[in-house]
Amino acid sequence: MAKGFDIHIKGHPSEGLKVEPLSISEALNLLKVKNIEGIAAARVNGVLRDISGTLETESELEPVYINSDEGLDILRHSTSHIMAMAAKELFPGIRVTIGPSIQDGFYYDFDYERPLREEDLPDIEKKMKEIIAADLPFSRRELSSSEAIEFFRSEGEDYKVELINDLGAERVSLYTQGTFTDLCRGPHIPSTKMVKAFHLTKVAGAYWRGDENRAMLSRVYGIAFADRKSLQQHLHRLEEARKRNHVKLGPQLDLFNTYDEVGAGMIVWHPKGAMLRHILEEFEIQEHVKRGYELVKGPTILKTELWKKSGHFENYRDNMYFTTIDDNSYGIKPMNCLSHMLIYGSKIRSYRDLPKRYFELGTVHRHERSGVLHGLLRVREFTQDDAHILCAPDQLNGEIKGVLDFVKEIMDVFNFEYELEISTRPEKSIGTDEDWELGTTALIKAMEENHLPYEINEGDGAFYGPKIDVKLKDALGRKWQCATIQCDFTLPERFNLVYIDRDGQKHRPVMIHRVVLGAIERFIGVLIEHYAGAFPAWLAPVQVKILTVTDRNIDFGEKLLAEITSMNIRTEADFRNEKLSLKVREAQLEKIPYMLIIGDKECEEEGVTPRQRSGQNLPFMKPEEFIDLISDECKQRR
RNA sequence: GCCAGCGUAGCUCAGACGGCAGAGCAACUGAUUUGUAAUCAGUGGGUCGGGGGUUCGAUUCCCUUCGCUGGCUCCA
Repeated sequence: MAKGFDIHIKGHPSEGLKVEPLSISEALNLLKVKNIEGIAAARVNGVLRDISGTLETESELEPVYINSDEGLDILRHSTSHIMAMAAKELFPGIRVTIGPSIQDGFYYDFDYERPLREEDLPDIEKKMKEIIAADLPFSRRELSSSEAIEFFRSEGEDYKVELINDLGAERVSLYTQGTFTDLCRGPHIPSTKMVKAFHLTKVAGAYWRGDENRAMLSRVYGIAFADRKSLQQHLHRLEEARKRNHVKLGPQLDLFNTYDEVGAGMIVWHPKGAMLRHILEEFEIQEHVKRGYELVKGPTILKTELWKKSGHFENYRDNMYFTTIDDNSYGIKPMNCLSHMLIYGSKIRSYRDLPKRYFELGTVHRHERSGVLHGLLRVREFTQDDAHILCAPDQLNGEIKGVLDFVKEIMDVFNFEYELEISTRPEKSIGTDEDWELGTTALIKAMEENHLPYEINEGDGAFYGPKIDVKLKDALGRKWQCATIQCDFTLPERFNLVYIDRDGQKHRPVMIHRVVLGAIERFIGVLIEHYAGAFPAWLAPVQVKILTVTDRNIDFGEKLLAEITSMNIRTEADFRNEKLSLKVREAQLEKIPYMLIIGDKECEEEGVTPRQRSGQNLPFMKPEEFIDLISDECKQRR
């Protein structure tokens, strides 16, 4: 019969035991693992397994505690199974599809005769609590795919049948707790009772397998944590993130607004927001000129014929707006490249001229589907800090690396952390396979040479070429593409762009499309959340506010205002006959970096006592000293 | 575009069986001359997002449309 074999806890081989076949939980017990009730699953010889599983050979065990990343993942996944069971008990005829764990929680997609609503959530939660209290074990069994298909078909669970068919595996595993059985790889927590803290957060529609031509399912989202305290902390973090929300902060700080009567996805910039944009744009122009870019500017609408030539009409028409002028069809630009192509082609170019780097703060319009619009982060009109680099093929690598450095330098100014992704050829695209291969390799090579970590996003490239995307996170941790570097071999060809090389022959330049901030709108959206609206002095639309204590101080206040303003420091005055505490409060709510409070003392001694946004006062100083101080701060972009 | 939720004064929000629409802050007027996060008093302010329907009567019920939010899909 079964012979004895060795088991031990990872890292403690000397404390191992010789045993006969036994369950993992028994093994953990025998090996005197602490806090057994906090173990969600176990790693056995490197493989995650249920602790109800059996050990039959020599094993190295590693407990996975519920509050570890892996443990939470398992907990969340199990909670989704509990939710599916609750839904099946509450809504007869409901069909289950998939229910994975995600960041902080889980979801499950259901198909029901009507969409699930938010008001259904409390009922589902209540039922889930009953299931949890019933302390139902999760049990695993394996069977052949055909048996599993038969089982799910008898249950009316067609989606599961489809999943098993697509898996194409010989055998599959099923997990059962109470009345509910699901197709699942596992592992799961030992019992429903292990779920101590969860909350259903929202419902949303989701297409079956993400395909908009297939059924619209009801997705229920929930969050789950190892204990109530962690759940509360998470809810608190969400609350804090909401306070940074640029959709609220923007209008509150009077930066911008949207107006129903203007239309969806259109931003109206108020004076302070327009100033912020201007500061960023000036900064951008300087940084580009410094790096050998030339400023150009093209029109907003160009003939449709030209969009046909470029391939946009063929590939991007659905996102474009068209209009007619004197019987000619025109397209409103969704990208800035066309004029740049014409500029390059306007004369004979020598290899000595390359690379050409054309930079434009170009305002584009794109028809985004109404459901995707979101604050400043997804709009229909936006301005890109766009450039097109035309270079010889052997310059491509250097140019890409140059842009990667550029992006890093700019992101560092704002202390942004970012993630990089390389996107490869999508289904709807133009150009030869060789060119796509060449471009993709060039991007990867540049990334590796710059020692940058990246992920690959298959099939997510632009229609004209592969790209590197730089993603920033908003307050809620959602990722948004900002900078992007895209290779393009097609456009130079379509516009027949050439340069004369050393050999006296015409050669085709390659092109890089790239943005650094991306869209000014989106960047400002992320920026507001990054700083919670409290911009560093160099960015703040209003840098200084002068507050008088009484009317006696107005004369000196006016003098000071003129002096500071004349030094190009953006200054406002509050000379109202109000209590100082009120004026301080209001300036504080406006998140202005410096207040200068002017009372009798300052008037007599002709100086200022700056109050920083932090609430701290700087020592009394002369106006010139203050001007130096803030100018210096701006120069360093602190 | 699809699914769900939402839309009441400049802002934050109450409210109603279908029967004259409410508060705080802000605004305006006056008093107050004030030293680091809200001085006091008075006044004005609303097609209850738009259109249509049901009804004696709709902000409330129904339909439709616009806009916003969260997802799906799509992208800077």
